[in-house]
Order: sequence, then C-alpha cells, then structure tokens
Amino acid sequence: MVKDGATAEGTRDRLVRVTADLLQRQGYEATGVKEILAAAGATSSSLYHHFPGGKEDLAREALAYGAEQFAGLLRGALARADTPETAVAACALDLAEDLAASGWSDGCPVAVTALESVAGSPQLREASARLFEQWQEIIADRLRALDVPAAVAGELASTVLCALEGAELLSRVTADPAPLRTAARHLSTLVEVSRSPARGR
Amino acid sequence: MVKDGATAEGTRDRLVRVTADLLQRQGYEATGVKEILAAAGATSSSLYHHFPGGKEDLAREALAYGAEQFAGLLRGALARADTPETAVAACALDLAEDLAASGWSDGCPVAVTALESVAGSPQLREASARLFEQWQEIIADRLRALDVPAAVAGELASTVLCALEGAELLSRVTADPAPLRTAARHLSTLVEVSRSPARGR
DNA sequence: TCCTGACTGGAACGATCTATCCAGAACATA
DNA sequence: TATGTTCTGGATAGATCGTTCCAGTCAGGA
Repeated sequence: MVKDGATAEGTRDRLVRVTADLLQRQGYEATGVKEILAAAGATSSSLYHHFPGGKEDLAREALAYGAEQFAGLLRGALARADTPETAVAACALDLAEDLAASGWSDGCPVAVTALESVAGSPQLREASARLFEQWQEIIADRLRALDVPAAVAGELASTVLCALEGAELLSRVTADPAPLRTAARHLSTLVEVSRSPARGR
Repeated sequence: MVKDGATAEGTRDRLVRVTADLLQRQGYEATGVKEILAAAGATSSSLYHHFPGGKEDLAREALAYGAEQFAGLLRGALARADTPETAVAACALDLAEDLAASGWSDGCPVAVTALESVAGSPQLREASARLFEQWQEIIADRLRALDVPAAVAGELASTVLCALEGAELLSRVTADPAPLRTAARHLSTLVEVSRSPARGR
C-alpha cells in the first residue's frame, strides 16, 4: 500500500475525487463509468477492484468525500463571523461566490445525486440523508456556540440548511447570485429574531 | 383533431402527463423513452410525430405541465389564508402533506430535472428557470395583495420559494416532514418581521 | 369513391451503458 | 531472488439507450 498519501495520489483516491466532481455537476444518472475512468485515467478493472459494488459503491464514497469538502466550507464561513446573524449570512455568501466562480456548475456536491437517489437507489438516499444531517449539526453547533438558545438552534439550523440548498438550486438554475444573496439577508433576520426569547420563535 | 378534450385524452396529452409524472419522481436522466412509452401505452412513432425534438422536446412540455399543477397548489394554499404569515406557512404545510401522501416521491415537479439540466441541457435549464420565476411571481403577487410592502414582497417571495424548494429536498431525501414543517414556522416569522417597516429588513 | 394528411405499429439501427473476465505488471515481505 | 498479494491493461459481453424508418390505419373533404 502507498503510505505517503500526501505526495502520490493512488488510483483509488483519484477515482473518488474525480467522481465527486462529476456527481456535483451532473449527478449520478448522467455520469457514466466510462467518463469517470477517462477523467481519472484509470481502467475499469481498477474501479471494480477498489469498489466491488461498482458505480454505486464508488458514488457513495465520492458523496462522502464531496460532503467533507462542503462541510469545510461551512465551517470556514461559520467560524469567520462572530455573531450568529453574520455566520449564517457568510455561509450563503460564500456559496454564492464559489458557485459564480465555477460558472454555476459547482453547487452542493450532494443535491443532484440525492434527489435522483430517492427514486433510484436506497443506498445513496440514506447516505445523502446522513450527510445533510451532519451539515445541519455543524450549523447548529456553531449557533449554540454563539449564544443561540439550544432549544431553537437545531430547528434554526434546519431552516438555514433548507434555505441554503434551495437558494443554491435557484441560483444555479437561473445563473444568478440573487437568490443566495437575498437568502443571506433573510436568514440573518430570522436568526436575529429567533435568538431573542422575547419574540418567541 | 379530437375536440372534446374533456373525455378522450389523446396520445399526445397522455405522453405529456405521464412524462411529467416520471420527471417529477426520477428526473430526466433516469427516465427512459421506453419507460415513458410503456406507461403511456404509446409507440415511439407517436412520440416522434408529436415531438420532433424527441425526449428533450417532450420533457420541456412535460415540465410546463407539471409546473402548472404545482402553481395550482401554490395558489390554493396562498388563497386559503388571509394573512401573509399564514399564507406562506400554508404552502409549506400543503407541500409536506402531498409529499408524505405520495411516499416521499412526488415533490417539486421540476427540481430534479432542473438540477440535471444545468450540466446537460441548456434548453431544459432555461425552461426551468422561467418556471421558477413564475412561481416566485405567484407568491409575490399574493403577498402584495395581503398588504406586504411591494418593495420587499419580491425578495421575500424569492426566499420563500428557496426555503420551500430546499425544505422539500430535505424532506424528500430524509423521508421526514420536519424540514418542511419547521420551514413553515420560520417563514411565517420572517414574513411577520419583514412586513413591518419598523424593523427594516 | 378517391385522395390527402394525421397518426400509429413494430422492427431495426448504431451507440453507449455497466459489469466481467483473465493474463500480466507492480509491490511488499522474507 | 522467490513468493504471494495487490493492482492494472485491454478486450468483451449483454443489455439498454434514443432515434429512425416504412408500411399501414384512420378520419374527413371533394
């Protein structure tokens, strides 16, 4: 086995990384095994050696890989701000920036595949569901750390993630950062109102 | 031509209806022409007679058909409530109900195909973008009719639609109505705060 | 009745899909 | 170097993909 993973990227890692990229842009159904192999510079025998379950098996790992990148983006945005209002806005604004920079192609690395999986693959669907929950927990944790009452942080994180996913979808399809930018402001407002117990939820 | 469209459904209409259904559940890439033909009880010659552009042509019309159904759902929910806060909540709750009733399969009729189209079909992508804008306009119109300041109604409708789409995605993938239900409450709060100019946005 | 256009049945096309096969290369350990 | 494991090259299978083609059915107008 290759131990120095920092320098030499093995075939297996290359397959995962390339697949994550393709799944993010095109989704599971539109991404062919042949396309993956060409992009990774690998052959089918390598793929089925490292991933006996085939395309679906590889996709599951690629989703997790992409999700970790996305989690890093969220953590970075959340950590940069020192109030819960600016923290959630930073997430949306960072997303808008990355999305625009990639020509509206690199959005949420899971969304397309997750939606397709509902009808196509229980395995990928469950995996996607877990990843969404992880992201929500990341947001909720940061909100709690910034003095948002624990009782509302969880549900607030849910809606923040929903709005991020939805706005990212709209921005991506319309090739317009406005939905994400508008959501950033509205999420700030929502958090501001929700953290003061005086107004209730 | 068949004039009494109420009773006898022509092959063309059947193709559109069945395709809209399949696109809603599985998206564009996972839906095969053969599958459409089997479900509609038609042959390929009929399809390519009515839709010279083939699958993509048919999908475009099917999206518009599904979008009109969805617009009807939105209009119904928005009309039932007599305040902007309850109106947006009704949209989310109706969505949650329909989604759960269908076994988490019948969500937004455009979302899956729209996301896939970003990488696959400029034609379907543009069509999807227009449909999203129509829905946003429906929400904005109703908000304005319920005394939400015109200046904020448009942007508010944007975030409402984003949250609906995102929450519907989350609910669908996790097979849990919670994201939509939570979004309903939060959207109510957001509208309540945003309509009173005192708090600004 | 004949003609014309709209529409359909069904076979067939080439291309592409995912997955499998086996021989051989590359590798680590001894 | 010998040996066993891990990994890869390349050809191939069988199925399915979207699409095309042509002969044929059907309705309405002259």
